Amino acid sequence: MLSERKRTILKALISDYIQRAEPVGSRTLARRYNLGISPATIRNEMADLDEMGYLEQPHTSAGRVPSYKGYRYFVDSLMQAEKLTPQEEQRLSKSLQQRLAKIDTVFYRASRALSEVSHYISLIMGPFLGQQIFRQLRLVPLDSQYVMVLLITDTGLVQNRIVEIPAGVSAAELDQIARLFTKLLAGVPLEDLTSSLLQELYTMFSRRNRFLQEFFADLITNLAADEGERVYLGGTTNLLKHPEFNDMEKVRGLLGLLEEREFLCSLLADVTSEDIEITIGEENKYVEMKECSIVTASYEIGGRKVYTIGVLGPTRMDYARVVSAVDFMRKQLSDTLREIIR
Amino acid sequence: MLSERKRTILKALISDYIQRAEPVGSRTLARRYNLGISPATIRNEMADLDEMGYLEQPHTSAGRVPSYKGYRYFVDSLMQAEKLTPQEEQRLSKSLQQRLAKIDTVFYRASRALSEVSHYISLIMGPFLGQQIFRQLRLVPLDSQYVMVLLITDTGLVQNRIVEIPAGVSAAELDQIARLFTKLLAGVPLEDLTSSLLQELYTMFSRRNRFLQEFFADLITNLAADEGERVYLGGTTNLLKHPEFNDMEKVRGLLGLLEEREFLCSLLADVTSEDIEITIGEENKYVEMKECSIVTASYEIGGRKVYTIGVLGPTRMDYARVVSAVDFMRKQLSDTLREIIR
DNA sequence: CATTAGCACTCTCTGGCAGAGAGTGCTAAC
DNA sequence: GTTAGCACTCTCTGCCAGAGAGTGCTAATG
Repeated sequence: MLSERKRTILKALISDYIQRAEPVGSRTLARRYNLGISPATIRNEMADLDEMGYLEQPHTSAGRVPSYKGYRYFVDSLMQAEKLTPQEEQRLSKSLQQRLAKIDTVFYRASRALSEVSHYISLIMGPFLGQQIFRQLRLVPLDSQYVMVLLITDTGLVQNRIVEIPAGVSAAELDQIARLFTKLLAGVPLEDLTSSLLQELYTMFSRRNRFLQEFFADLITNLAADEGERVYLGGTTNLLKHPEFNDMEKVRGLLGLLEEREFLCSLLADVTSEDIEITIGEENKYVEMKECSIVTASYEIGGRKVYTIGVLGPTRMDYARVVSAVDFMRKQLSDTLREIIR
Repeated sequence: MLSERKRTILKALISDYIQRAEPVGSRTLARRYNLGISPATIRNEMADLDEMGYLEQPHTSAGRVPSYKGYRYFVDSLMQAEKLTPQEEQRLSKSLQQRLAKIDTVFYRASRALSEVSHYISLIMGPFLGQQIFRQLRLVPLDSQYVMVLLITDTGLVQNRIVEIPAGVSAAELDQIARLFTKLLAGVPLEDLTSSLLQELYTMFSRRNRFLQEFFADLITNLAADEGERVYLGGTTNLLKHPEFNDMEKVRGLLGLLEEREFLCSLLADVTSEDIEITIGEENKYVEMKECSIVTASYEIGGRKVYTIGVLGPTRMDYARVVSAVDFMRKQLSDTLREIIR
């Protein structure tokens, strides 16, 4: 419902502001972009856009700055994604190329690369331990005294721990115990392994075979703790590059939040769409994020969220580039993880 | 060789500066501490200390500020460690209490707690993968297609990976291969697993049994990468609380460095003493750290460094408290890890 | 002879003020 | 409908004066 001319002006203004971080005036706009109309005309249009809520004035005699509504409109119907350069794409895919055992490492590198390419802060949330599905329990004797307990899930993830073998338990018995657990628990999501369920299981064993109790107790603690331990963060210092964060107070507030893993989780937890979602300024749940935007996408296999990635920056973020980066990374990660997770 | 009075003045001045972060004048010193002498006398003494290099003047008519030499003297022979409160000690030990499977988690929590208690930045470097000693290789078949490769070291650490079983290799054969590897490599530190050594081993196998090649190649890559992946960092935002870091440029420089894992490693790599070491300002290798100090301690078992912990803050750091915190944490961590690592 | 009071001097910091610069809204002309 | 012109507003910068804090030096003191 905006006239074509208003759209052109709005687009030019926002692009300019994203680039230079300074309020844009009518004169500047006329000079820098070949709009074919005079500053005075632009002024009139800008006054309209201001009244409609797309633009704001920091003070009476400054240029205009996009409002939240302005950004929203820009993102939804003005902007077109800006392709990454081949070098940038390479930087992103290269970060995933090393096939490493630890999935942690994959995410860590990915997040680093994403922050470097986007020039903002990157967030990656890996799969939640509790959503993994129990597949096998293995007891691998190390020597006569100790046995290694292995818990293998559908994604190949292993929970391992060395445990003392109770006196008089033979290798055959260990094997039997492992088989029993495997049989009983196969297919159960780890988050369903409550202590009451385990208690039931234990009643099936003779007293001396309860040495796994501690292992499972730990596992449950792990599950509870895990919620906060699977977020990878990269490029925090990128925040400091932008003039809107020249204020120490703001920086401290935001960086402080970013140290809280629970906060990071809650930022990404809601994202479920595989499409790219953009949350701008006021749309955020947190006051401290009022001047930030976040671009996210997530990925699921069989109803279980495998990962969510996001890029966080000031509202004055280069959405066109960031969207491309997130999109590219999303695809790359999916391909990589499809191989690692079976 | 400093007179008792000079020592008293120096101590009072540095303590005051550490607390308030502002140049201390003779009047202030006389007023705040009951030294029993007049400002004029203090002025004379301060002039001496200035000339001797223990104090500095930001400008002609400001109070004095400790120089690097002043801090050094303070730390070595004036300061006495300030006991932590029971609450603080509890906070530290509690962070280690949860016996969790992943050693990662232990370090992560420890570093968080240490930064909270110290109010500065904490660094913890965990054990280096390459120093672990090969103990066993295990091949645990998951189903007819895949086998889980387990590498167990002396500290119980496991490198695991799911690998496809080459067609026609029986379970018995897998077992045989695992035994052979175990026999040949037992006792070898992982860092000695070079590709040439492995090449030699491979020649002993028939062609179809080389499916472990990829696993070891990954392991070697991991080893190389690991150097940088075992540093845990906590409390970065604490940096921003201190007035010496009101300058954005400084903050960006330092936070940028702290994002580089190689940098963090190099900070801690040299520390070998189990005693507490204090590195002050200029003593640091890095220019960016000229205004920072770091308090470190490390811990070894059988000649292998198990961990190094450190607290990093401005030169105007509350050394008395930090030393206590590092000392306490060092002991706690040793106790905890002695249990986990066998 | 060490200590101290007094004093002139130095340097920073703060607030007020003027002028430059950038941008606006309004009006009148095209 | 578009544009040129103009008065007006607001910020930013640099400058200056006065306050405040601290120093070094000198001379008096116990």
